[in-house]
Amino acid sequence: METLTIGEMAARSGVAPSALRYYEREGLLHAARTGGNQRRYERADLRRIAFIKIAQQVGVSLDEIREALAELPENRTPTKADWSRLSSRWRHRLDERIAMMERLRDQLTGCIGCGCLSLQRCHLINPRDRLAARGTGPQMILNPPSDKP
Amino acid sequence: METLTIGEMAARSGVAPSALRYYEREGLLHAARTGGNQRRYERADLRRIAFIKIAQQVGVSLDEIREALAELPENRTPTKADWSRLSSRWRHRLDERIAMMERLRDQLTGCIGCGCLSLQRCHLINPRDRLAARGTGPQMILNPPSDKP
DNA sequence: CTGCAACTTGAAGTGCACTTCAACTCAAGC
DNA sequence: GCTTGAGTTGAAGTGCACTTCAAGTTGCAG
Repeated sequence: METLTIGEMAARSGVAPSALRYYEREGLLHAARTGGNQRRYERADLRRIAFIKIAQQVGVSLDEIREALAELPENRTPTKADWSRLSSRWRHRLDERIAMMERLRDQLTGCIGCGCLSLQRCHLINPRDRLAARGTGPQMILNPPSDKP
Repeated sequence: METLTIGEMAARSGVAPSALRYYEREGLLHAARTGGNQRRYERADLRRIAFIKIAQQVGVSLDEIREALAELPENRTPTKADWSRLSSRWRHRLDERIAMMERLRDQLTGCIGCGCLSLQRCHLINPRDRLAARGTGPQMILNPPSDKP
C-alpha cells in the first residue's frame, strides 16, 4: 500500500505527469498497473526521478541517463550500494563538468584581462597556436592541454 | 581587407555556416555585405562567437545571449572595456552555476552516504521538511537555503 | 572568359524533451 | 449508483537550435 499515483509522483518530484509518462515510454521509469490500468509508483521511484533531474541539470541526455539507470537491478528495489555505485560515476561527471566550467571562468577572466577574449588562440596563453591541430572552437576549455600532451 | 567569409569564420570558430546565418537571423551577429551580397565578417566577430559558445556551454539560451550582446556598442568595435563589463556579469553567472553544481555534487555524495538520495527531503540534512513550502523538486540544490532565510 | 567552389535565399526537416488534445475509463465520495 | 476529478491512450503540436535542400548567384584561378 506504499504506492503513489502519477499525480502524487508529479507533486512530490516536481515533474509533470506528462513527463513521467514520457520517461516511461523512453524506458527511464517503470510503473506497476492497477486492475484498471492506472500507474502505481513505488516510493523508491522518487529516487530515480531525482537522479534523472540531477543528471539533466548536469547536461546529460535522457539517452545516457537511461543507460546509467539500466545498471540498477530490475527485479529488486535498488539498495544503497546500488545507488552508491551508480552515483560515484556521476560524481565524476559532475567533477569533470565543474572543472570545465572553472576553466571556462578562468579563461574568461584571464582573456578579458588581456583584452583578447579569443579563448582559442590567445597569444598570452597560447603563444603559437599549438591547439589549432586539435580541432576548432575553444579547445583549451572544452579539452584542456593536460588531457593530451 | 581584414574581413573574413562565412566559410572562414566557420573554420576559425568551429561553428557551421548554417549556424552563423541562423545567429544573424536571430540578431546575435551582423555581417557586412559585398556588392554581390555575400557576408563579410570582421575579426572582432570571432569574439562574439566565442562568447556565444561559452554562454551556451553555461546553459544560457540564445535569447538571453542576444540580450547580453545588445549591451555592446553597435557603431564601433567593442573595446576591451566593453567586453570586460559584459563579461564580469557572466563570470557571476558562471560562479553561480559552478556553485550550484558543487552543491549538487555534495548532496549527491552526502545523500548517497546516508542512502536516501532524496535530495529534497533528506532527513539528515533537512530534518523537518522545511523546504516543502518553497516549491517542488531538489530545492536545496537549485535554490539553497542560504538564499532566502 | 570560363569553370567551379563557395556563397545566397526561403522553406522544410531534424532531434530532443516534452506538452496538449480528444476521446475515453477509473476510483472514490456522497 | 452517480458524479467528478484523476487517470488512460495515441497522435499531433511546441520550442529551441540548428541542418538540409533546391535553386540560383558570386568571385577568384587559370
